[in-house]
Amino acid sequence: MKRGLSEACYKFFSNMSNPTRLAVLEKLMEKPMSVNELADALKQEQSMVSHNLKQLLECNFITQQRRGKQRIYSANQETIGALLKILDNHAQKYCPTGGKCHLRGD
Amino acid sequence: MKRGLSEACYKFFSNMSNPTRLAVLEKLMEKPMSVNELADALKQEQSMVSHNLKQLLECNFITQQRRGKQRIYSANQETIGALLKILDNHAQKYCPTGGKCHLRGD
DNA sequence: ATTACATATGAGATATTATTCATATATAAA
DNA sequence: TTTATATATGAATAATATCTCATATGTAAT
Repeated sequence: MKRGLSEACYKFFSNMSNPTRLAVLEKLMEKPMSVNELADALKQEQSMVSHNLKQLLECNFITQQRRGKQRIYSANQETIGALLKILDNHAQKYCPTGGKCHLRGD
Repeated sequence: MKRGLSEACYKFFSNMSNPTRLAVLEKLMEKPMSVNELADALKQEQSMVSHNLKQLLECNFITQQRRGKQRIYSANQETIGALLKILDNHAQKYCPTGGKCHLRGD
């Protein structure tokens, strides 16, 4: 089902709704990293990390810059930071521990 | 791949990353509605709307209240409103028309 | 120009998620 | 207490997204 604003939002949120990409973003919020650094840190295959970086890049959740042979990726602090803030606020207010909501890592 | 904060965020974002649920939220941001009103408005099957309402409810993106035989659903204006604001800001700044990003409904 | 290293990418296999259909439950009215 | 209406739910199917593997590309050093 695709239409209107919903369709417009869909790419945004679906890009965020993947554990690998979220883990990548989490790392990149700390500091910029290369593909292999990310792959090592997350214990994931380089190709998988690359695939997911590409998607994050398409929505400009991250940016890229070259350093020698490497590509250094950085998080879009503005957007990602704001999202995490909302998520945190929502979880605190609306997702008490023990409920059906698994937001808080239970 | 599931872990830490990433896992905590995952349910939040994956719940939002579905065209039907986004369409439902869009409608509910305008005004509270019953299941059949939503189904009519979105031209979707009642059972499908119900399934998706259930998921939105699990993350408290919406609330429920009974009115006779009906169940009236309302959006969590605080969280959903904040998310849409960020999305809008992000799209304006980082997703110029014509790029690879399809956020703005192109 | 050959080699090594870092990253990207395509395509198939797999996993996840959504949708549909049939049916159950719950409320209220007759 | 039967019937009608509103909604929920389980299970099978369909659609979509992810991951893996093989390999390509791009950069720099020798």
